[in-house]
Amino acid sequence: MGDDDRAETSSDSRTRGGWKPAGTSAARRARQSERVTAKGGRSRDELLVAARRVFERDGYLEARVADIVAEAGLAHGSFYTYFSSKKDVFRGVAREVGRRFDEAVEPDDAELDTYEALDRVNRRYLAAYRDNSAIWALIEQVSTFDPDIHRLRLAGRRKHVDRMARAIVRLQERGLADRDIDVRTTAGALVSMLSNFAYWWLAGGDDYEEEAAARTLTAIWAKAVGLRTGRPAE
Amino acid sequence: MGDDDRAETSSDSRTRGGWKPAGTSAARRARQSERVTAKGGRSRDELLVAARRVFERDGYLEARVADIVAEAGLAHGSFYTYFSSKKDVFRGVAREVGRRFDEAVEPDDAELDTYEALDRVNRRYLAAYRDNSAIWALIEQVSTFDPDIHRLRLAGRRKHVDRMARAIVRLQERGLADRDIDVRTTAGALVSMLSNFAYWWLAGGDDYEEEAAARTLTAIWAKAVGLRTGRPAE
Amino acid sequence: MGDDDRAETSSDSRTRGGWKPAGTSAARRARQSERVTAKGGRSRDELLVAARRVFERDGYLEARVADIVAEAGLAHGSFYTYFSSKKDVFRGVAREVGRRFDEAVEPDDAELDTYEALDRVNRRYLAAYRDNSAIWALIEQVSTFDPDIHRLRLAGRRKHVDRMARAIVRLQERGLADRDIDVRTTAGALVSMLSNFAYWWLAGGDDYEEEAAARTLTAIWAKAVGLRTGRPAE
Amino acid sequence: MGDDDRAETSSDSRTRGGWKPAGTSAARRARQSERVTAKGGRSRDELLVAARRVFERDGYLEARVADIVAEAGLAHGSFYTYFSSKKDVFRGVAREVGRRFDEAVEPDDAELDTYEALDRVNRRYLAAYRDNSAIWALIEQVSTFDPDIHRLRLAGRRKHVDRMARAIVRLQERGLADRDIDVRTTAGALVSMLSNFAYWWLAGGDDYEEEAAARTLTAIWAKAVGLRTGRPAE
DNA sequence: TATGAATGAGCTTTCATTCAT
DNA sequence: TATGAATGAAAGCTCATTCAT
Repeated sequence: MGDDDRAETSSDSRTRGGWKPAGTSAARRARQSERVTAKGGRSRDELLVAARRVFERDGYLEARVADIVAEAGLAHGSFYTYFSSKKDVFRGVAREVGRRFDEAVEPDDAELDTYEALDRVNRRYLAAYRDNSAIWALIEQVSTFDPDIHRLRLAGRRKHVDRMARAIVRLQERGLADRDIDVRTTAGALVSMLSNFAYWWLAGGDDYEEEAAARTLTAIWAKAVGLRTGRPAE
Repeated sequence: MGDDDRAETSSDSRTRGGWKPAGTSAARRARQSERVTAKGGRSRDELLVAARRVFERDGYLEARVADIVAEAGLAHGSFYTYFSSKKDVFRGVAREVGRRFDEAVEPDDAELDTYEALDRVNRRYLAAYRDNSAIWALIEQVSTFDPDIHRLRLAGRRKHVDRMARAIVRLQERGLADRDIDVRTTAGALVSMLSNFAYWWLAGGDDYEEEAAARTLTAIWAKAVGLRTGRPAE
Repeated sequence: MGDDDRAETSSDSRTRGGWKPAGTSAARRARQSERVTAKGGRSRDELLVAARRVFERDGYLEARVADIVAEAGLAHGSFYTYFSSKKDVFRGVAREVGRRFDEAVEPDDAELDTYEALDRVNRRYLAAYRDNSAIWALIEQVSTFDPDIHRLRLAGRRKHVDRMARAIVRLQERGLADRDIDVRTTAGALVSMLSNFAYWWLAGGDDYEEEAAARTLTAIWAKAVGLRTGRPAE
Repeated sequence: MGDDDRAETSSDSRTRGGWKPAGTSAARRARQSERVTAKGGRSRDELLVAARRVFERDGYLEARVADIVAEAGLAHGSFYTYFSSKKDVFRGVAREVGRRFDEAVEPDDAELDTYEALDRVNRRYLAAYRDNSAIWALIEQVSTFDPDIHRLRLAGRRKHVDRMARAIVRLQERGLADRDIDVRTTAGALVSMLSNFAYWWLAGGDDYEEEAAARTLTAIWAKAVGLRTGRPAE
């Protein structure tokens, strides 16, 4: 899915290297490397791990390909055997983090029908954010100036919003939530609340008490949709 | 008032443009002649306006000092008479935008005691965001990799959160809001919801219907704090 | 061995050429791959030779890195693969010149026990200065405003002075020189005489007759320490 | 004597200012200012004092015209009412220092006929150097890359050497010094010894004991010319 | 005379990317 | 595949000097 470099050349037309973009040599090799040998696979993984470490340590803009290969114990040139650019490797890291994030949060959307289930999902989201806060904040950063990552981020958000919206609709259908709310807008607002609160709390410098944070977010969520069941009698 | 660039210029001993630098010209200016003539003030303002235009057009990273001065119709060097760096002028722009934003939103916090007042403030926030969406999104971008702007942004958020928290407490004291909520956390969550929703809607690519957006945000706000007055009987 | 640029690069956070610097490439190279290939070594040498040529032609202040790489037939960026700055390459040149200079002068200090030996050493010093007068004068120049080169120069002088002092002590011990002179001060004064006379004569614009110069310097040297042996009966 | 800017344009043809060297406006004003008004004279003197202070503090290359005028409490532009360039003001400072130096050393060359007189002159030289060591070292620095100052410095040295040579000749004529020495070369060597020793001792980082320094220099001087009178019986 | 805003040429350095080995 | 030397475009910033007021 959009793994090629089209977007890259479109949004970054400055040439940095010493040679005219001599067409496709890197791309050719990248394609070639799709039949992954054992050794090659290992190097690729090592670069991915190293890249994540360097990105987390230095940020995307400050990260240097030179540092990534040093961290991976490879030669500078070898980087381009596996990735076509710094951005490409960042996409690789981001996709992997996104996948794990989804796995951690997604599982039981189906059971969003009780207050406890809702609370569980929210806490899982916060835990997953905390575990990846550095790289996650970075993805938000890069998405602000890199169209490709922005698309990735937007897709992630939409998936999240849609999931929420579907859950709300399901609750409505079963008479467990208000029928007069605008579902999509509400879902969007709540996802914004959750993700942005998580950012400020876990990466941005805000300080909240753990239990209060989770409880408050779930409470607002429940009130927002008028959740009528499984709510702890308070 | 923290307006200088000390951290930035502190111990740079490298050579630029053939001269050994001996502190920035802006710093020197700040140190010595504080008297600004009409002409100087005008040039500064022109640079500020030009900078904003260029930033909005090209983004922070792509913006070039050369473009800013060209836009302002000044010589390259003149830029450094008024600002010590691209970052410095961005701070200037950000501060001004922040000030106007505050003015647009702040006025009648006092009257946050009715649903209508709350709705009015929210709509004003959205309107102000829309009016400045480009530069505002940029501030969020730059705050992710520039500590200074991050501080500015964090301070802005804290002011906003505190204002919200105070409003909630006032409502609680008058028996118009739930007493069992965690005020600070709730305020933080609601500010996150509002600001991040605004970002995705007005700058990030999400699409919402204007009226539904405002109505939904206010509704969630009201439900979250358990607002008991002035609420339109639905 | 003090070969790095730590003081120079320590905390520079400014932007150059569109990138945020993250340490110098030379420093990075030093940090990671120490293995130098034949090709790399050759380029380094070529740069050193080119640098010397350009320095001699244009002087230190007027010399441009651009000219050095042009002279070496390399790309501008390649310079920074081997040297961290103009100053760094100058240090490289200076060290090499210093080494050759020492080699040319040093050999037979041991035999400073006859007038002829002394004369030979002095003449060798003058010859070595003449062979390197341009770069040597440059080293004296740069040492006046560059602390690093000053240290290098001071170390060179001290070595020279110490050698002279040891030679005088040896003569004293064998009863061939006055015992009532202040050895270190005398050595310092004589080294000053020799080096500064060489400078004015061979680089500074003074004009002396070759034979008279050497003879006079040796004569003063001998009289100053009260040399009592091997002296041609005059 | 060479007070114009010929040498300057010949040796530094790069244009730094914003306008093409529009000919002669500064020169015109400089000429005009030769009829010195009270106010003008004061400003000029203040600039001269300020310049010396700044040069001593920062060195010639690091000194900024901006700092000089700040130190003098004048506007940046006013500098060019009195001096045509940074170099020009340095020349002004150097000439003054040179004059005072000469005054301090010169007076009783005539009486160089006893060991004591010689010793007195040497000590006076060292004292004068010490009193002006910073600016004096600076003159030696600038003379290495500025032809004008180099000429000034060479002239000063020649004067000194000539004085010494004349003194030696006088001693020879009175039978008080060896007749078989090369007078000019000897004078040159001794002046080199004195000036360069003074530099290393008083400005270059060498460390000598005061009394030993003076005594040793005079002793070498006396031995070098074979001074036969007034010498303390040792 | 005094002022201080404006000028702009010019040099340094970075590092993503390529390619010869 | 692996290596690492080479590339070079690009942009930031300085400050001596000029001139309009």
